[in-house]
Amino acid sequence: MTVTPDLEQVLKGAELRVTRPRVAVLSAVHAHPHADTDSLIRAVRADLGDVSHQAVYDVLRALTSAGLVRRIEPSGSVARYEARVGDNHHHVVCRHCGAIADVDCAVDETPCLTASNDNGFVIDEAEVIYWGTCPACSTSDRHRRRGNT
Amino acid sequence: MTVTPDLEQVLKGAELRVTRPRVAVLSAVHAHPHADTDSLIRAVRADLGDVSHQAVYDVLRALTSAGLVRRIEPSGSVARYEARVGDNHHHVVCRHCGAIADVDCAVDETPCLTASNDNGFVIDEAEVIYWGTCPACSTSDRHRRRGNT
DNA sequence: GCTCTTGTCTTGACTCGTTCAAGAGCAAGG
DNA sequence: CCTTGCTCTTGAACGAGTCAAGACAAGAGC
Repeated sequence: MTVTPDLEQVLKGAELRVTRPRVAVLSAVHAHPHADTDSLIRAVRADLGDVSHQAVYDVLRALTSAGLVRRIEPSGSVARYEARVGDNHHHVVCRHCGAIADVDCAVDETPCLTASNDNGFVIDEAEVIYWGTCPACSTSDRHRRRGNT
Repeated sequence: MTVTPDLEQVLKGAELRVTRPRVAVLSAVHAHPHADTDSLIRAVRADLGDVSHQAVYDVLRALTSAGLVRRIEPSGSVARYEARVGDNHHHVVCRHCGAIADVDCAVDETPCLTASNDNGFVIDEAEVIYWGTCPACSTSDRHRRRGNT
């Protein structure tokens, strides 16, 4: 795979060192939205050859804290990462196969994003996860189940 | 702790056998909202004496699938359980100390089920987690406590 | 280009929440 | 009371993620 200078600029813009593992991880996250860590490790290794899982974990943490990627953890699933950051979008997760899709912020007025009683908390983010059934699992409902019911 | 016949009725109503561990776990979940599994195990053992952690895990799963308790898993936290079921309420989680509080849905029914673009998914539940800072951590924040702990 | 500094990657072991498996125990119905 | 089958105990195993120490390389300065 050819080097993507664009991603290097992104890393530099975040004041992060430009290394091959970092570019590869960032590229993998862009190429595979909502991929879990293991998938990303395999994608990175397909790109670079041999990379330790620890490096991927470390890079993902660095990218997450730098705000370049976002970490999502639906219940019953492992951590997943996506490169879409900055916009306030949410996710819909299939209960049967675990598929994840993006959902733009539901309503303009966002009724649920305004807590009726915040208990004194200072709220800075509202995370919404829609649970349901994806089109594939809806048609063939007795398909293979990956997650817990 | 005195026996709570009410909980026995709840278990019977769910077609579950009434055993001491089950009553104790259900009671512990009622007494300690948003408690993690380990806290519940300790609470149950304080009540009954010696109970295997496996029994608690098994009971919690049975109660969850029966709809008597609800399992919540904020990112970066272990599984927690609450007895408030049936109403569509959400949670606010403190980024610093992990404290959880209930938040009633802004609207009575379930408006959060309305996604602007459902990608063909059949959505049956919307889970909302508000992230912020609890009152206690807000106060200590002024002492220079910063960063994502 | 060369060296230095500092942050990054490799290797390997380890933690901890959770689950699996086999057998003993007990609740509920007859 | 006895049977039946679910439930609890015991003990081990699993796996995502983390910790620690040292080798290594990116970027800065010369």
